[in-house]
Amino acid sequence: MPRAVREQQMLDAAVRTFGQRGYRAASMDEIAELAGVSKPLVYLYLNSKEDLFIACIRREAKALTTAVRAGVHPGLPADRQLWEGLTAFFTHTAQHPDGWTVLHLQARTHGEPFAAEVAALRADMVAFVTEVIVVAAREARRDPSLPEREVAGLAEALVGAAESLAAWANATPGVTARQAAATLMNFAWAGLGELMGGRPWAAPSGAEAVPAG
Amino acid sequence: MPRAVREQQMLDAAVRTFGQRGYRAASMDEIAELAGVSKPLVYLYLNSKEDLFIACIRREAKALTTAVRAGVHPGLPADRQLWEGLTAFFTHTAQHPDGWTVLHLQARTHGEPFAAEVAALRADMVAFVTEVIVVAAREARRDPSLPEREVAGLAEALVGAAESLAAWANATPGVTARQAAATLMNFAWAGLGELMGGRPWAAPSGAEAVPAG
Amino acid sequence: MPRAVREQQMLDAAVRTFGQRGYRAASMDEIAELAGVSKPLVYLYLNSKEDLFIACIRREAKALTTAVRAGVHPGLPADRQLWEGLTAFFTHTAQHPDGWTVLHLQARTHGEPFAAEVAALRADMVAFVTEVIVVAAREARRDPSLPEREVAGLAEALVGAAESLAAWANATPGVTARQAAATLMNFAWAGLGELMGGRPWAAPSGAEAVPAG
Amino acid sequence: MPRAVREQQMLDAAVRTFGQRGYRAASMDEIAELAGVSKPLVYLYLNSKEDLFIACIRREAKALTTAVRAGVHPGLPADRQLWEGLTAFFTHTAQHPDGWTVLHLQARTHGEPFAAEVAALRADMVAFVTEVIVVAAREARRDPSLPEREVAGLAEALVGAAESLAAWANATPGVTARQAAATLMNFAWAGLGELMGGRPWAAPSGAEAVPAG
DNA sequence: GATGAATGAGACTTCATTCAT
DNA sequence: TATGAATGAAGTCTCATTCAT
Repeated sequence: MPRAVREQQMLDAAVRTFGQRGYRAASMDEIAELAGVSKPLVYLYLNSKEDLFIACIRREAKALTTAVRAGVHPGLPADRQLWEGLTAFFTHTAQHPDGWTVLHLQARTHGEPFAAEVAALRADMVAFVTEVIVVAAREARRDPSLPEREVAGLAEALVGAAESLAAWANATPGVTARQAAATLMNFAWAGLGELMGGRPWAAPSGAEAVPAG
Repeated sequence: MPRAVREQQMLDAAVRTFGQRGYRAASMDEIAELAGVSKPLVYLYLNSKEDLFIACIRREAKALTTAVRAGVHPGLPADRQLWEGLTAFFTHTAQHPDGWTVLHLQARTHGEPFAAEVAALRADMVAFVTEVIVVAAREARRDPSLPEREVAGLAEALVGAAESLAAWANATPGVTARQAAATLMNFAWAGLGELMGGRPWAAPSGAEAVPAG
Repeated sequence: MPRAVREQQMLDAAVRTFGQRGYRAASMDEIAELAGVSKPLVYLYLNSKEDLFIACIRREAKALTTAVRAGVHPGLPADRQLWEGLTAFFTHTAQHPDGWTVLHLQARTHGEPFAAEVAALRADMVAFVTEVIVVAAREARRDPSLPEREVAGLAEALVGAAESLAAWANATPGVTARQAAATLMNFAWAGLGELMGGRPWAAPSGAEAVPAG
Repeated sequence: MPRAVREQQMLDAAVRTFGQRGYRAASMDEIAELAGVSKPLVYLYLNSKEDLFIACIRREAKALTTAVRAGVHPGLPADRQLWEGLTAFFTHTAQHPDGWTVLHLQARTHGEPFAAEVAALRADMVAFVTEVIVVAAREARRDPSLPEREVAGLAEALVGAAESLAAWANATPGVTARQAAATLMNFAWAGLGELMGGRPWAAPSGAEAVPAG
C-alpha cells in the first residue's frame, strides 16, 4: 500500500479521534489502532503527536477553504457571493463534523502552536467576508468606506456567527445547511431591525427565506 | 485563614490555569502552587479535578449572567435592552479573560459533564436574546411573529457573534467593550444591507457608532 | 466523658473497621468518624495506627482467652474440659465476629509486629489443648507419653481446625456454637475411623452429637 | 525474551512480594523491580494490581490442586487416599511457602473479589475430603450415612487443620511434609481418644507414625 | 482536653516515544 | 518497510500524621 494512502488513513483516524476525545485525551495507541497500523509507523510518517495534530488541522482547514472558494462565483453581487459562501461553508461542516470540531474547538483550546494554525484559516474567512463587505460598499457607492477596524469587527462578528451556527446546526437534528445559511443571511444582510419591519433579505429562489409576514 | 477565602483563592488559581493550559494540560500541582496551598488541601476542599473544573465553570457562569442581568433595565425598548446587555457582556468578559476562556473554549471541549454545565449558561443568554427579539417584534406590531426555529437560529447567531467578538476584543489591543458592543449592535440591528446604505443603528450618545458616511 | 470510656469507643470503632476493611484499607479518618471523635484525639490516646491496631489485637485476644478460661472447669475429665473450652470458644467468636476476623485474619496478614501479638494468643490456646492432651494421656495411664513434637502437632491441628470452624460457623447461617463444638469433638476425640465404625464421642447431654447410626 | 516467560517472572515476583508484604503493602514498584522489568510492562501484561493479584491466586491455586490430584490414586482405600492427598498437600505447600501464604492468608484478607477466587480452591479441597469420608463410610458399611451438615463440618475441620498445620510446618524447622501428614492422619483417623488408648492409625510403611506406646 | 486546618510522602496508572529486529 | 517489546516521566489521588488554637 503506497505511503500517501496510508498517511491519509492515519489522518482520518486522527481527525476522528481528536475530534471526539480532544487533543490530550486522544492516545496515539487509539489512533494507530483505528488506522489499522502499528504505532511506530505513525511516528515514522507523522513524527510526533503534535505534528500529527498540526497535519490534521492543515488538512481540514485546506479542505474547508477549498470547499468555500469553490462554491463562490466571483463576479456576482455581494449578497449573492456571501450567500454562496455561507451555503458552501455550512454544507462542508455538516459533512465533516469531526474535522469541524477539530478546527473550531480542539485546535483553539490546546495551546499556541495549534491556535496559530487555525488563525490562518480564520484570517482567510475574515478576508473573504471583508472582501464581500468592500464589494457591497462599492455597489452602494458608499465613499469613503467604513473605518478599517469597524469592517474588521463586522467580519469577525459574521464569521463568529457562522461558526456558532455550524455547531448549532450539527447538533440540532433537522436543520439543513441551506436553512442555516438563510438564517444567517437574513440576520447579517437585513438586520434585526429590518426583519422586524417585515423587510427581509431576498433569498435567491430555493433558499428558505423568512416569510415577509 | 478561613476555608471560604482559601476556596476562592483555589478557584482563582484554577480558572487561570485551566484558562491558559486547558483542562487536561493543567496539572493539580500547578494549580495548588499558584493558589499557594498544598495539593491535598485542594482535594480536601474541591474533591477532584473534575469537581474543581465544574466549580470553576459554575462560578464564572454565575458571575457573567449576574453581570449581564445587572446591566439591563427591563422597561426600555428592545434595541436599548440589547445594547445594555451586550455592553455588560463585553465589559465582563474583558475584565475576566481567563474566566471567559474557561466558559467559551475549555468547558465545551472536554467532554459531556462540562459541556452540560455551559449549556445552561448559553441557554440563559439565548433566552435573553430571544426575549429581546420578541419584544422587538411586538414593538413593530409584527404579527404573526417569526417561526420559532427561525427565532432560535437568529438568537444562536447573535450569541455566537457576541462570543466570537468577545474573544476577538480580548485579543485585539485597543478594542473597548463599548466599541465591540456598538459593532455588534450595528451588525445585528441594522444589518449589513442598511449599513451599506448609510443607515446604521442609532447608538445612544456615548456609544461609538459607525459614522453615517 | 472519661478517658477510659472514650478509649473503648475508639477501640470498638477500630476493631470494626479493621475487621471489615483490613489494616491497610482502614483509614484513621473512618475510625475517628465511627468513634464519633476527631482524628487528633485518636492520636492523643492511641499514638499511631500501628499502636491502635496492636491495642485492638490485645483487647480482643484477652477477651477471647478470658472467655475460654472462664468456660472451663479444671477438675473435670479431659474430654469434658475440651468440650467446654470449644463451646466457650465458638460462642465468643460468634458473638464478636469482627474481633475474630482481626485476630484470625488481619493480624496475621500485615507483618511481624502484629503476627507476634497473635502468636501469644495462639500459644495460650495450644497450651490449653496440650494440657488437655496430657491429662487425657494420664487418664489412659499411657506411659511413656507421646513425643513432645507429636503433641505439639496434634495441638496445632486441633487449634487450626477450631479456628477454621469458627470462620465457617460465622459464615454459615444456622450453625450454632454448640453444633460446631460437637462436630469438632467428634472429629478430634473419636476420630474419623471410629466415627465410621459408629462409635462417636459421647457428648454431654444437651450437645448435638452425631447419631450412632 | 518472549512474553510468556516474562509473564511468569512477573508472577513469581508478585507472589513473593504479595506473600511477604500483603496485598496493600506490596507496591507495584517493588514487584516490577524484583521481576527485573519496568513498571509499565507489568501493567501492559497484567493490567492492574487487582488483576495481577488474581492471576497470582489462580496460578498458585491451580498448581496446588494439580499437585494434590496427581498425588492421589483413586482406587485405594479411603485412609490411603487421604494420606496421599495430605502428603502431596504438605509437600507442595512446603515447596511454595509464598504461594501458600498468598492463598491461605492474603487472598482471604483483602476483599471479596479475591476471597471468591480462593473459595473455589477451598471448595475443591473440601470436596476431596468429603469424597474420602463418603468412601470411608461405604467401606464401613455404614448406613444411613452421616447427616450432610455434619459431613460438611467434618470436612471443614479437616481442611482447616491441614491449612493450619501447613503454616505451622513451614514455620517450624525440622518438620517434614510426611511428619505433618502423619500427625494429621493420626488425629483425623484414629482420633485423640484412640490415640490415648494406644491405637493409632496404622501409617503405611515409610510414614512417621506415632509409636504405639 | 479537643479540633479545624494543613501537608509530605507515596500509591496506582497512563502515555508519548524509541529500539532491535 | 514495519512492528513487538519496552520505558521515563508525569498525572491524579489518598493517607498517616501534626500544628496552632
